[in-house]
Amino acid sequence: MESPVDAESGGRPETAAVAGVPDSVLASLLDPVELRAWRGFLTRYARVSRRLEADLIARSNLHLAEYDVLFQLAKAEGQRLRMNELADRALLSRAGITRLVDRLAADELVGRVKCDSDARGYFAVLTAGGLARLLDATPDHMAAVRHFFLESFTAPELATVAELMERSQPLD
Amino acid sequence: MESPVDAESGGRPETAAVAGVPDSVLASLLDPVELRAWRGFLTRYARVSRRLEADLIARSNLHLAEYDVLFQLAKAEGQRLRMNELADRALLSRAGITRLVDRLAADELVGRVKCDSDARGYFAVLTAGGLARLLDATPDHMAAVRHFFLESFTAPELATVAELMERSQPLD
DNA sequence: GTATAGTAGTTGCATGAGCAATAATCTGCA
DNA sequence: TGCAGATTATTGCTCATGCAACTACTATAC
Repeated sequence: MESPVDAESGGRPETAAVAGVPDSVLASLLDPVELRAWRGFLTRYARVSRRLEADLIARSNLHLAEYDVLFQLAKAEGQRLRMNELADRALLSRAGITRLVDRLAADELVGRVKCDSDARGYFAVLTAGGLARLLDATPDHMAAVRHFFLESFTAPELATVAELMERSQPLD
Repeated sequence: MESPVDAESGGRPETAAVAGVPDSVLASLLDPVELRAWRGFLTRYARVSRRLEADLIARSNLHLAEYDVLFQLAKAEGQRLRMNELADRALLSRAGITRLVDRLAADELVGRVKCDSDARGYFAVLTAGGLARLLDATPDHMAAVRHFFLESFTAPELATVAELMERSQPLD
């Protein structure tokens, strides 16, 4: 028996390891580099987001999404944004942003202001307390972002990450 | 007035836009490239994960995390893994994996088998039905991963993404 | 050999978030 | 002008998931 592998599978060694798996499925599988890129991406997100969230809650009693909303409002013209726009920028659904703003409003970190030009609309507005809370949380949180994410990369690599991650992706 | 910017703020133009923000906070802020890398990463994850999850549920009635568990089990020796190990590979907490395996077991996609060498331990084991479900879901899901993530990159870029994402990150 | 520390897995509890349905309003076209 | 269809934001519902507490068991040290 010159080649044990071939001997049992008639010259198609791959078959042995994946008996019973249809070719159509095999053909769809990711190649090693694709798999590493995809799982690396998922793994890194899972680890960094859990860690940053835990730290942010422990230090500032704020979820990542809440920090993000306060940050987006602080950057915006007049420290206010329509609910819809805020949902987009904070990467949440509309229902999600409604509830999140509910919570922040209960703590008086944001207010709700009716929109003059559209009676359906509301602005979420950053309050002084909200800004103070954001500023208080920021140095530690930025340090954590650097430590657990950005510092994995050199300066030129960081530019590469920015460019690659910002690539537009298909809508459908 | 030679320089309108300097004219109003006495030579420190940055100050005008960020009145009242302490220097310690300003100094902690991410520079533009850092911000683009970090937010690009978060944005891409949010978009791709929501889209893939929606598609996977619509087509195969499986959450991303459930697909991942089935996939990890399929790859593993004997199609079985200790709960702890499975939690790590599927990027879930221990409580999370217990509940997720509960659900998969209720659908008979996995089974639970006591561990001989450690009476505290259990294996989650892929069933024939679980494998069938995984194989059924795989071609469409892999196509979606390619379409909404991998195809944003050229082959060399993909290798870069893999390398950068797999970089180890500090534990604390 | 017994006690003490550590580990595996499960459960109670709380909660953040999405989808689908709803109400109010706006827009555009007949 | 008025009605049909889109859009804004909210709510009901459901559910996946993490933390902390707990049980059962193992390993280590004396």
